[in-house]
Amino acid sequence: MRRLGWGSVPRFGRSCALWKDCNQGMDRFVSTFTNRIDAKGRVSVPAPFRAVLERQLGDGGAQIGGAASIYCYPALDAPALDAGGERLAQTIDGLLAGLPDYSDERDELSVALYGDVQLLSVDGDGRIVVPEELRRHAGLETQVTFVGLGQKFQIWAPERFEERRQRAREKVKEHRKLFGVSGAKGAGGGAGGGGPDDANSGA
Amino acid sequence: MRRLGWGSVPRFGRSCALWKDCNQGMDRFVSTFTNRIDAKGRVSVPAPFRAVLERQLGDGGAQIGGAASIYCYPALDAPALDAGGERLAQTIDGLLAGLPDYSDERDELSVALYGDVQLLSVDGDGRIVVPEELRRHAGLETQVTFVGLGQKFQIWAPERFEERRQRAREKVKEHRKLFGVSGAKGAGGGAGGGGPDDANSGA
DNA sequence: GATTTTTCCATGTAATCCCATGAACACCCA
DNA sequence: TGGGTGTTCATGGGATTACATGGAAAAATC
Repeated sequence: MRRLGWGSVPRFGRSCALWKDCNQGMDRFVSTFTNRIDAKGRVSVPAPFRAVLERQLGDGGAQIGGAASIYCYPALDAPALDAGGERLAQTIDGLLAGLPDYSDERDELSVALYGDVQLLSVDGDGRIVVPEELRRHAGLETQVTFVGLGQKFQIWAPERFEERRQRAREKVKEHRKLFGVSGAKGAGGGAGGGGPDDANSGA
Repeated sequence: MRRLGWGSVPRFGRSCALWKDCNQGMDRFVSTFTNRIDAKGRVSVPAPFRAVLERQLGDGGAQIGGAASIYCYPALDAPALDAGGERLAQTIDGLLAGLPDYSDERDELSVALYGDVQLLSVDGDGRIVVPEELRRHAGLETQVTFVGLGQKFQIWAPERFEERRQRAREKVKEHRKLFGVSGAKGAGGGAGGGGPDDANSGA
């Protein structure tokens, strides 16, 4: 098997006795990281994200020989990129599977769902190269912000993300008033889920 | 076995013992590439697509002696070509298999589905030659765009594809509302489930 | 024998690998 | 508690390879 970065899941200590348990919890993209984009267009994928990607490869049952890749495409309604691992791709498969083979409709959706997707391979040092077209869509220059959203994550230009984050926070406040603090909707609530919400979903 | 391009599946490593399993995950045509068509009518098939094609050869169980070939036929409702590997052929077989042998319906459908199919062989450098008739149907001149659609891919004249892409994106936006945040469709995704866009859906 | 088709070789650019560096952090032991 | 000591990991740069593309040699077709 090819190494991805510096070995698997280094940071969260395999020393953890309850690995199996926490493992499950960590199978999502969480928190935000900002990294530099170098002259060649390379960016380090945050180590925790890489860990999740690796895990996804494994969890179909088979850990594969290939390196992890990232499925990445322009977000439909934001100057950002959506990205994820095998899981995300399988989700797309799932959406299309609902439509009959050879239907016109399916072809059309496929174009947008698969045609816009780029498969970015993560190199031995844990970096990807964001292609020009995607970079333009998100307005990426010298820095990029990785935003964990659970099943997937987004890639933003830091400034734009900051803006967005502000707006989102306000939205959340409004909603609080409407829903009341109980916020029954927020199933994920407590431990794991919380974070990402304030950043985006509210919008 | 004949080489296809620069050695077989170099990048995704075939060393994997559990090849069959992981195979499933990465076995899709994804993203779009535009290549030049030269004076003799040759075009390079994008390397990632070639990798998928090769993989398909292996996974029917029967590894064929020959090089990878591409099944290619005019798209029914667009100025483009549909193309794919073994998998695509099997899918067509599957459709026909639903109909009783020797039925008129089956004969007719066979003609419609197989009649216009051309088997394009990929040369040692990873190129194909698109026959005149197909080139005309798609209006191919000096450049061609390969569009991954998961199971198969399409070949377009770049300008025409750009149009289609716009349309497709809008379609997706509409549909997204249908797929909804619930993403109940039960796609691959476990826990969080959500469609590709659950997170920023509101935006 | 002439024209078309296929194989082989050559090339430049862009992507990928590999190694080095240095900062931040966790751990150990006094 | 505080100063080593070892890791983790983001980042930079040079060397190598992958790969699209153009053209010539070799087959094949007529």
